[in-house]
Amino acid sequence: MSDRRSGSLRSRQVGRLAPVRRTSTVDLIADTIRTAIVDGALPPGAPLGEAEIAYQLGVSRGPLREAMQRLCAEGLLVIPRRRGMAVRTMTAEDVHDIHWLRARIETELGRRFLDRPGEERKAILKDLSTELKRMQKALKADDARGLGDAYLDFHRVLGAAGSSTRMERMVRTLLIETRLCTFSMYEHFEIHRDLAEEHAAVFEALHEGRGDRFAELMEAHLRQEVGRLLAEPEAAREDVTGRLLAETPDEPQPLDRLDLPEGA
Amino acid sequence: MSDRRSGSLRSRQVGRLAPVRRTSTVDLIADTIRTAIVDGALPPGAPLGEAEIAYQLGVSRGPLREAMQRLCAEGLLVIPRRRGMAVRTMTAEDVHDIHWLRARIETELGRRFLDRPGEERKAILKDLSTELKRMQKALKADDARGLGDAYLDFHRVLGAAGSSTRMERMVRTLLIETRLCTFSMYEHFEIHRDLAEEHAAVFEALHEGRGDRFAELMEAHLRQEVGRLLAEPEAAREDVTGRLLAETPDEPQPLDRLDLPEGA
DNA sequence: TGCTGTAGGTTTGTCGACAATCCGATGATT
DNA sequence: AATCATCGGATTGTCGACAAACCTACAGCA
Repeated sequence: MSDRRSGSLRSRQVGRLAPVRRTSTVDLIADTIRTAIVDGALPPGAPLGEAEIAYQLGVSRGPLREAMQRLCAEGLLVIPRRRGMAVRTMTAEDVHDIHWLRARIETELGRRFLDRPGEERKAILKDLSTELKRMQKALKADDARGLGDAYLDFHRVLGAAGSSTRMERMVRTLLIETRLCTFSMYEHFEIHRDLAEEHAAVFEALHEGRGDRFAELMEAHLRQEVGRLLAEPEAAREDVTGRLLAETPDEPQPLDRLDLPEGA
Repeated sequence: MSDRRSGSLRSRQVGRLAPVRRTSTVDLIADTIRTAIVDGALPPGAPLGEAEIAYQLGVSRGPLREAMQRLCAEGLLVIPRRRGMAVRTMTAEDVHDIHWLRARIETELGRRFLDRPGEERKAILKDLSTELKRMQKALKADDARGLGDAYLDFHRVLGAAGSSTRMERMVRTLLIETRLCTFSMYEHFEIHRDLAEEHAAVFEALHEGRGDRFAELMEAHLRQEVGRLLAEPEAAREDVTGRLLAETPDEPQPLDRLDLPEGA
């Protein structure tokens, strides 16, 4: 009915080819900015002049603005009217909200993970243990950045383990927001030695197939995380976002201003 | 430190005024399209010519495209490269995913609701009962549309009851996606007489403060919902989205090039 | 001294136009 | 008869430009 491929064409199909992956400019820009945020190249509150960024990325303002709208919908940017865009600055309240939500979601992911066939579980466990090793290695090397990145990837793998498109999307976004929390609260990366142990325990629970224990540990881990984030006296950094958003009281819109990414 | 408002100015501040809420054009457009989707004016698969829509809304293509990117990030639109935009068509898989996710989230909302002070609970219960009455009224009048709208609003109120910004946003988006499921599966609205009873029961559980019973009933309700949506033989409607996405053979990679980027 | 009003410079929001690409159909070829 | 090639129409992606709005600073006035 709505299948355009003629029968003869399909019958000749021999091997299965993956479609060519062409990505739109908007996608490219959004990915670049997203990466820059995760890397800390665009810290929270950084003002983002459109002209400047567009020039650096080698695109015009049109596609750039489109990409920004997408990041705004993801909650990573704030865009007050006629006041420029900025990377969102997370508040203590955001830290609580994000981690509470992550707890709800990630414990559920564990349950879903355990419902999957053994074959798949095995592959996922392998990926998780890879990240775990990265964490431990980074810890030994006092590599705060590497530790943080492995942390993100560990949870990202977990996010994919639930085999729910939407949930994975959510987890990915929440993780970037988590990183923004770190940047918003600390001036620099910090090493937390407990991190690796907590994840090792979580991993172990999954490995043993103990769903409730996993949920418990994950919940505890995220609670710890909140404590670590908020323990530090709030960084005395210029909170541009706060000023920009003064216009919208409680629950504003995303979008705002970034600073310098790398050239095209 | 970073407060621009001078001390004297603040000291004179008497009453706290809510900031004027001016909304940007992009917001306006996005809201309009979102509403049109909920109302069924833009059914799933409907091709959205930029020029046409921009003309109808009285704006140029620039702001329109920006708004579309935001809706795309919310998962309501599909934007394949150079092939036009279209309202997303939900599949049976989506129905399962959405409702499973809703179950996880909304049962949690019940728990959060019960943790709130009695005063607030009361106000929320009142709002819920209002929607409940709307449902019953619509049912008696055989008003399928009214029934569906009250349904959405009931759950929307619930979404706000968890006092979590992010969760509320998620619920709102998931509800629109739910509506898209209805439109994708049925040709028209259908009346489901059980709906009011199920919600009455859910409401009652909340009213009595029985969190676990609420969770049970909500879970059951959403399961029923899936059954109702998938019971109907899939509507033989022109699936434009499918055609647009034909570029990706059968099931190569999980929606990537069609940009269902992460978000909300 | 402190607040109000005006001017300048800069950035955003919006629009119109151009070129590249894609869809569909028609006609050529084996 | 089926496949390939070409063409025309239509639409998208991108860009540059203009006007309005905003921020900063400075001067005027109680």
